[in-house]
Amino acid sequence: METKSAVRMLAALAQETRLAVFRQLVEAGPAGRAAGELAEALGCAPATLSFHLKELSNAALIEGRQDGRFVIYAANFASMNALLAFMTENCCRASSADGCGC
Amino acid sequence: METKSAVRMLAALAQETRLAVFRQLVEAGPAGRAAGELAEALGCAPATLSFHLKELSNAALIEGRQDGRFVIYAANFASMNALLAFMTENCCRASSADGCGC
DNA sequence: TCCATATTTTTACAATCGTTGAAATATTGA
DNA sequence: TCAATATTTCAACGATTGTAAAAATATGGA
Repeated sequence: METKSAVRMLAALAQETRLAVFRQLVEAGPAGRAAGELAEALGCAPATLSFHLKELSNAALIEGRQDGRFVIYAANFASMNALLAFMTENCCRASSADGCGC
Repeated sequence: METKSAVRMLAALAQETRLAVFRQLVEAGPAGRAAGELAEALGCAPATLSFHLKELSNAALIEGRQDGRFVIYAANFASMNALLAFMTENCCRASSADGCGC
């Protein structure tokens, strides 16, 4: 993974509301959840949530699909795994030599 | 780890210069590197680097120690591991059931 | 002590971010 | 087609961020 992608993903997750959204979607699994449901669960205005969903989408951390008049969002587990791999690889390299548990 | 700590750490790493600093420090291992050395390596003004080092320090991702007239910074591997654990735990929970590789 | 070196703090400013009301767009059912 | 529902886009705003020059602080050596 490129550094730019990693920064974009980290920035997307580095915000309380968005991290909460992402966790909801992880919990929901591949079935995902509707935008409105998420807005209500998190107690924020639809426009606010839409903004954050777009941020997460741009970072490729989630994906939305239209389902009738709802838009269902689901976590992109492959992307999240790539990010974790990047962080383990690039931010923990000294580990084996120095007792880091990665 | 609390959500707030995780957000603070993610925000600290979600910036190109700071991610580069952290990677340098991971590479340097526990021996660390002097602030000035890092500034030169990354090509940014000392004041700018100091600002970013403080951000990383506040997030507990790095630690500085005075060594003569230098300040040596080193990565805090325990914190990084805690962050990785948090992300695996909270952002990949659906994994086992759904084929995520964590 | 005085000077040179290393780093941080202060200050200022442009750029980006997070939020939300209002308007626009899309979809379904009558 | 029209009304109702779901979501996004637009517009505006205050708040935060990233940057770096200038000043302040800290350390070691002459």
